Amino acid sequence: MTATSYRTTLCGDLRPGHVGQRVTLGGWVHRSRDLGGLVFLDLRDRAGMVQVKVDPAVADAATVQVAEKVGVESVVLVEGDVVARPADGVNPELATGAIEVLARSLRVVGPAATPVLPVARGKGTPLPAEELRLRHRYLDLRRPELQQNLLLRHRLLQATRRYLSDRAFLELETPILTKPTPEGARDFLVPSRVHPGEFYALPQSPQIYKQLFMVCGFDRYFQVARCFRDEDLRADRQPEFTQIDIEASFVRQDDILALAEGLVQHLWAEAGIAVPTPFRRMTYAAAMEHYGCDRPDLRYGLEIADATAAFAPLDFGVTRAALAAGGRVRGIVVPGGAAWSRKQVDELEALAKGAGAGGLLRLKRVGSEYEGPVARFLDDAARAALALPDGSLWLGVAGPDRASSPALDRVRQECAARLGLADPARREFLVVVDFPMFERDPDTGALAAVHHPFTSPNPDDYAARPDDPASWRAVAYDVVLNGTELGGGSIRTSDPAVQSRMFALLGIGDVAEQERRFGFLLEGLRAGAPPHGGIAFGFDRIAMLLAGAPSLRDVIAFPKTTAARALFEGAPSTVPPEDLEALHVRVAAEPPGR
RNA sequence: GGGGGCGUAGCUCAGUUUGGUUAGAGCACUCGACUGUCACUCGAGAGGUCGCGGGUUCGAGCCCCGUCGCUCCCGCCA
Repeated sequence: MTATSYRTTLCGDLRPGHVGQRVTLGGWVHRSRDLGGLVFLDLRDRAGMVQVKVDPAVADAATVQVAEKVGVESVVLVEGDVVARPADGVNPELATGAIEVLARSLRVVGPAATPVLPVARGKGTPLPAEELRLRHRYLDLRRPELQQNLLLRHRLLQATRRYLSDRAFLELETPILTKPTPEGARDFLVPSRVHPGEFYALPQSPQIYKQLFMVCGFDRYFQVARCFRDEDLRADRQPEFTQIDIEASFVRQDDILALAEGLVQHLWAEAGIAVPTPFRRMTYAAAMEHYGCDRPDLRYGLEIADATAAFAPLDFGVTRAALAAGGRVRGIVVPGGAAWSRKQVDELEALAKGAGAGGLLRLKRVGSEYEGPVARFLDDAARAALALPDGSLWLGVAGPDRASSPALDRVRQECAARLGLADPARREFLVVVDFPMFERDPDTGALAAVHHPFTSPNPDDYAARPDDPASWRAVAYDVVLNGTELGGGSIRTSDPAVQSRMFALLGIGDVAEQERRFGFLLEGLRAGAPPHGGIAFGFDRIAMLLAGAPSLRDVIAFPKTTAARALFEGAPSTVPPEDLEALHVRVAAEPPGR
């Protein structure tokens, strides 16, 4: 299937079964070993590598001369015979290691300049600096590791399409040039030439379009959607990224979650990993209570427990003040933590403070002794209530949950890292449900959507407490693996009146303003909308996890740096003044001279 | 926007602590030798804007100030 008029076989596909065949190969010279008569070339293509042997007894003089001179990374065509290697010449590290190709002729069709980065690296040799790898991406992507990553990415994409298409989902496309959205991340803007002063935005997600597909009656939609957000980058965040975007009609939460679990199972299976379903479910409230975050890593315990009852009666200023202010005392028990030094625990306190806690309460139990600043305040009842095992360390935060949860989350994660509790081979999938509908801006008190403005509030909450939106749960859910969010979604508001109220709660009370910004959605909902909902998965992140790659950049062919530059192509770049003029754009700040 | 780390040969790094002769090593590269290597081996050679700019000093890879790039993190990312 990969045979062409140039070649018969891929290098990496050759096996002992090919012995005796005359083959023609095309590939890149990975390495060469000139023994001064015999020349060995490792020839590489996307399937792998095979050893080519050039023997003056078989090949003509010209071929021998070419073999001696050809530089690494040059593209050559080899015609020769597949032969078994001598018993003591087998290379067990190579899939093709039992055979080699005895060359009859060798031709360089794409001579390579000396590569500025090595493609063939010795074992244990460090990678070149990432800046150079990105600048010379055409070389870096020749590395078998990155080729494997992108090959896996391809397979995951195909598996996604197969899975969803088999379940009657239609792959429908949505515009890349679209309308700026007022909420969420910063938009990438594209000036309009035809309409002076007006701009398109690149989509942060195809959210409204996919809901309109439901309004149209397409019933089940998916897309491998490119999304764009103009925010600062991280190792696991690129300005342009790929989502598996899904929406379906006449569904409830459980319909979407069952589909999502099946898709995850299917994708992990494509990577050779069996994943049992359904996934564990946990409410947002329970996740925050026991783990302090909405995407807990369940590979280890160290669960947060309420210790308010133990501290309430004590004459201890720190906890007394916190409780009087309506807060609680919560903490985790770290087995073996009593052995940690003052400095080690101080480092944990710094993390807790960084996450918003006033401080970190600490209590060690060694034998029957209790140590630490808290110890002398404890009475027998408090000791009994804490039930601290011998040799362990209790770390607590007194205060409101909004401070203690993130602080204990941070401390819990650091303790787990120190103790090596997170088994990298384990996979703890989790579905978090019942997210709050809104969160308050701590400064302004304004409501903001936790998921997005199109999410349906929990119907019971909406009916029971119509005037207390801050207490509403949303019909929104996340899929989490080992503390990483894989995807999230919600059931949407399909009632235009409810949607309009949501906008009002989010500060867009003016009906005309609503129509201007979201008219195309509201009109659609008024035209007869089925109940609908969906989910979106971060595809790059999934590919990264399944490839075992440390960075998103290792599963994206041409990624951006953390400064949002494309080093290979050289984007972004300045443009000629006449181009700007045509777009009716004037640049206020000239870029630094380069 | 803020903080940490890094920047010396094509690549990976040492040298910076304590400023002082001609800035080193491995790999890659060039030339030569070698018929079973597979990170071949051996010999010889070439290769430097010490990121960039300024300052201190008799003298700066090394000290100071600024700046650029990469990276990790905080803010940000509905």
